[in-house]
Amino acid sequence: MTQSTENTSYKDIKKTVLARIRSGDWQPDSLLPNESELATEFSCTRTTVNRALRELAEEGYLERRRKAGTRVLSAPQRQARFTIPMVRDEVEALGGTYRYALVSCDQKTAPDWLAARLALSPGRDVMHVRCMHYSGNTPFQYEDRWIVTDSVPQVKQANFSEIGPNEWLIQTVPFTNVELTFLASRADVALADFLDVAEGEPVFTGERITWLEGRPVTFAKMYFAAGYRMTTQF
Amino acid sequence: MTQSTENTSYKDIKKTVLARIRSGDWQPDSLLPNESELATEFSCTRTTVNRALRELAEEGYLERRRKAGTRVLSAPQRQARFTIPMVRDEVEALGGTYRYALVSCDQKTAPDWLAARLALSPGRDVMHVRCMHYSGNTPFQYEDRWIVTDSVPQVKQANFSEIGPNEWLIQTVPFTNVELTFLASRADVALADFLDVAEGEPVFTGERITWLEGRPVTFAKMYFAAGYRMTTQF
DNA sequence: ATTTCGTATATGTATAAATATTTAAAGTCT
DNA sequence: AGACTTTAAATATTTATACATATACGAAAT
Repeated sequence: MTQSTENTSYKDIKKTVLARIRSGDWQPDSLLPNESELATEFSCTRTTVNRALRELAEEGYLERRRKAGTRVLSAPQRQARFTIPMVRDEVEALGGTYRYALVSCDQKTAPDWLAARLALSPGRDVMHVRCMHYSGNTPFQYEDRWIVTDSVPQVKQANFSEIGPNEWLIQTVPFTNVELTFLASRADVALADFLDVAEGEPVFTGERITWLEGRPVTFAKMYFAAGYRMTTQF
Repeated sequence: MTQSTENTSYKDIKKTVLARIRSGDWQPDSLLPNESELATEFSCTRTTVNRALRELAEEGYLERRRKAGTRVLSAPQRQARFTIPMVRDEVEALGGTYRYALVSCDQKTAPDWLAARLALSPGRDVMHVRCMHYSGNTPFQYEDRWIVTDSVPQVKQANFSEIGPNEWLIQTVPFTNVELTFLASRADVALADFLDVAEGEPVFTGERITWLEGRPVTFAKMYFAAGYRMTTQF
């Protein structure tokens, strides 16, 4: 029964505005009263209204243009936000015990397809790391990663037998730019063995390319075990 | 040579802070100077610093706690934001010509698995709509959707022969809450025919549950044609 | 040694009052 | 009519100030 206190916080205003939109009180495509009018209505300052509306616009409900005003979006371009956790965290969040195993780790010249993919000049050295992530003894993810040695020279001294390349990279070069892709691929013989599924089974797959200051750092393919689902609410 | 003008806008501060983080000037896990100190350094008000830091925290670079201060996240929990477009827009963005075809549309009692999934009381009526989305004449997506008639009574008058159920729903009940899941599934015979792939092929699949004010509105499975990739940058 | 409690501190939010910036729309000139 | 200019209306941002709120930390009590 906490209704006595004022409800003029920017959060309250967000709620009220959203409720009016959902109820159809403010129809899609229609113009909202301007900030000053709303400030008067809610008896707060324009600053507070501004923050509420700014965030609702950010969340994809409203469109705001100077002089034109604020209108309700007809086809709300809602954006799904997926938090991309590290494998260890994901496994532990699901109640499993994380285990890591290195499969192979070699230094070599970047194959042509990789050089093309990352826009590398030809003949550059890369570290090729393949590894497995388990939840208990159940395969969780097979990772196939290439790291550009010129971009991360320290990788030559790195030891991936205990710590995964992703965790190592996050420690070494945090704050990179990322392109992330998800797709469905099919398990070839080798992958099927690693993930303990039948050959040809569908595998939820992620591809991640990472840059630091415009320089390509790493390309990774992550193959998830059967039954993996990536979920979000918004 | 635009260096004379002040650079104390919240955007400039964001850039500066991010640069210091990336350069290692402010190490992961380390504490930033507090807002007042930064305000002094940048010769602006605390409000401006607050906005810069608040947004950087929002973007996953910083962690802020009252009294504890602001620190650089060691494993930046960056969030990928995927814009979930309507099929029509997606096809057109890829340069294709969108075409829609209704496969079937029946009213029936919600099957048990659906009632369970949506936490429906038993015996509720639903509309079952199946349809195809094409890019030109190439299959793009097969959609299998269930709409709860009690939640959207207008659906009984809806005609899905020209307009897809998703577009109709967005017009009719925008601003819903959504749970979105992606997974890899395998094409059964029927699906393989619709998508023009071999039986058993991996199919990138989306599942979407939608609520309006806590009431379940619709459950949809969306099966994407071979080669589909969902990409984002951040 | 452990728990409880108080308090100082850093962030969180709001107000009031400006200035800045964009841009829709009206006006002006060919 | 078409192109350019001005104007005014809305949002965008900043300043200065105040108060609110969570909480780390140390002091007091058990």
